Amino acid sequence: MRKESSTNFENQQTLTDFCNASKTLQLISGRWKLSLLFSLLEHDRRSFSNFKQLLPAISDRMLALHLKQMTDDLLITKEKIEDGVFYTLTEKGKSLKKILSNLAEWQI
Amino acid sequence: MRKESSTNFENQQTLTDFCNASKTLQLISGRWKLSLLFSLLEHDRRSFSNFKQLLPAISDRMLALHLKQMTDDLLITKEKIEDGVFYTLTEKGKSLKKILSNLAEWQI
DNA sequence: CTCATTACTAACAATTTTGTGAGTTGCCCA
DNA sequence: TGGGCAACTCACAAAATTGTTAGTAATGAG
Repeated sequence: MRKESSTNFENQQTLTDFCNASKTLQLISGRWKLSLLFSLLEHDRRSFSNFKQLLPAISDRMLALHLKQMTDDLLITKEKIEDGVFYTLTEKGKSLKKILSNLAEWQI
Repeated sequence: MRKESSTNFENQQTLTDFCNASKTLQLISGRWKLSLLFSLLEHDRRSFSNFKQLLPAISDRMLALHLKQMTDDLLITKEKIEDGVFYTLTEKGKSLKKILSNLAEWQI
């Protein structure tokens, strides 16, 4: 999906190497990620279809993509339990809580 | 640049309306914005060429684009002073400081 | 006056992100 | 054993962001 030789890619690379904030920002950048994270902060455990109910406009593709990225980034884990597949925040994911609430509370 | 009728656009719209954090995130999303903001937090006043020195890899176009967006978003102001054009943080811009440091300090 | 520099803008191309529609696999229930 | 649902995946298309190259207007130095 990403081309590993392009000015675009290299610039992003350089920035995240140089600036920790950019690295952090990357983790939560993506159309639906904030909503997914907030929903997990509230509900602790969510299935694919739970998310779809919460965000009727999201496509299966985007949902799966974001979940995969966040899993790869170790923000969430996927577990198969007797009654289905569930996503949960990892400790790393939970530690974003402060940032997320700051974003939510910020005004003017 | 943005098409005002597309699922893509509408989804973004809905999310920022629904979720304040998304609105906030929008303000700081953009390849070089964090670096520009951090630089203004440190130096208070910067010119176009100051930014270019700081970020040799940025193109004139992207620099101008980000500066314009941040100006439109009222995060910065542009002032023509005797020795050139300078950009400064507004109060609104400064109030992002906490969020920015949280992003920068976040680890693991 | 001429040249260089600063602060841009415009046209266009490349890259990346997001969305669509149609499958696929595994499982449960009747 | 056939249908339905959950949780995906795939190929492709649309849209958005980012980068490249070549300008332009205003200012100041020589």
